[in-house]
Amino acid sequence: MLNQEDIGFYLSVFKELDLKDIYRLFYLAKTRGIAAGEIFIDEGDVYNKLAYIKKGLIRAYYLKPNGDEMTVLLRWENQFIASHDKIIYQQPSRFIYHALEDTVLMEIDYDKAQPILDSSPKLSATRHDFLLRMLAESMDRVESFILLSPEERYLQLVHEKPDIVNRVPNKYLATLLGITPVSLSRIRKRIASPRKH
Amino acid sequence: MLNQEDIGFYLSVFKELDLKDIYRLFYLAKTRGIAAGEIFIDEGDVYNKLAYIKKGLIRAYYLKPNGDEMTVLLRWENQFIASHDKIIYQQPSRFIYHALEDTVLMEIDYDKAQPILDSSPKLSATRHDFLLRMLAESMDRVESFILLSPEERYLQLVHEKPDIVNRVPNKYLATLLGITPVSLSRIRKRIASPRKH
DNA sequence: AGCATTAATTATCTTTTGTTAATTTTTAGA
DNA sequence: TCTAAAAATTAACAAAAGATAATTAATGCT
Repeated sequence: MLNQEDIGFYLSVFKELDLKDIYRLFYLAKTRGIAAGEIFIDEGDVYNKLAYIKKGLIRAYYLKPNGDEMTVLLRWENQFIASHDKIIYQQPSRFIYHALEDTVLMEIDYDKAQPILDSSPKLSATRHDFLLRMLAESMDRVESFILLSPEERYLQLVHEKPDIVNRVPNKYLATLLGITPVSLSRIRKRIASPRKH
Repeated sequence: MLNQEDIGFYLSVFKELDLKDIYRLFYLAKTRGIAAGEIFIDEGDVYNKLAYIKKGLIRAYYLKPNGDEMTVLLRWENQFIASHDKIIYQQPSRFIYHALEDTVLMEIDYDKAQPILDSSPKLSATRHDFLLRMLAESMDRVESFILLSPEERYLQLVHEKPDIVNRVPNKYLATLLGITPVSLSRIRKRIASPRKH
């Protein structure tokens, strides 16, 4: 279930945790590969797992009745991912999660992870930290919508996650920023142009 | 510190908790009144408390260099409030929190609440639930910026929180929705008009 | 490497929003 | 209740964004 290489890997990522705790948590985890373009969680799925992305990139999007896709979030290596609707509302997913690149993740049943997380103060604290980090990320995003213009939001994304900007097609980034691909293209032109801003 | 009335009140709000736990948590709490218009947390403050709003309404806003105020969040009775920058980033507040109505809150030092929250599984679980709820709220808001137009965002707010819409001046609601007061006024007119769609 | 597909950009036009300022309405205090 | 101050609305114009379609560029596959 868990080999030498994996253990070393998790130790490096979760520095503050005991080997024992890591082992207990990842013992039940299973590795799963998803080819670029394939679906990880489909609309309507009740995905009851917690996944850790070892490699690759996942995009969640909402499919509007008219066929338009609105990117809701992106996750990549060294991040956890789960069905938001399941974790937060105990509901089937309204979103489709698919791999934008060949992706490898470790999956653990949430029902199995829960008691383990509860049993160790360190793991509980880590879970708490993760929740806080997710909250921080989400609130930062709310702030960016309130305080920044679409152009400033794009510049912020380029500044903070240049790697992601390169790996994700602009049409997906656009809806993530709350604008259309056409508008993003104009913003990019505006920025690139040496003229007045 | 804690009278009969208070105990009954907390029991009614935190139904799932033991009286013992409630008592331990609120024993150190102090009641504080804030008159309408007064500041609760000022920019730069390192507010190290957790407050429970018994009555009233608090607005947090960012003061732009040019003097513009951008509403970041609203909190009202039966909700917890704290300095987001402190809780999440251990930093002084970038925002100003002030009372829009005469407000009464119970404050507890975060340093004192922390060990109490850690000591009881039920309280820890409750804290976890609160964090989850905050996360849900924040992510819903992100979604609303991505999936909805300003007009739809306003309609959603009216639908989900008609009470709050009535209690908060439109100029504050506007920036909360990521638009200007003038634009909100036009949206309201559009909605009110008996014309097309 | 060539070709079919998809993404990105550009163009055109419409709608919406931002900005500033004037005007009307509402609110709150004396 | 009256009045000064604040909020909301309206107006006028500029800037930006949405929608649709055409064109160009990039990509992916055999």
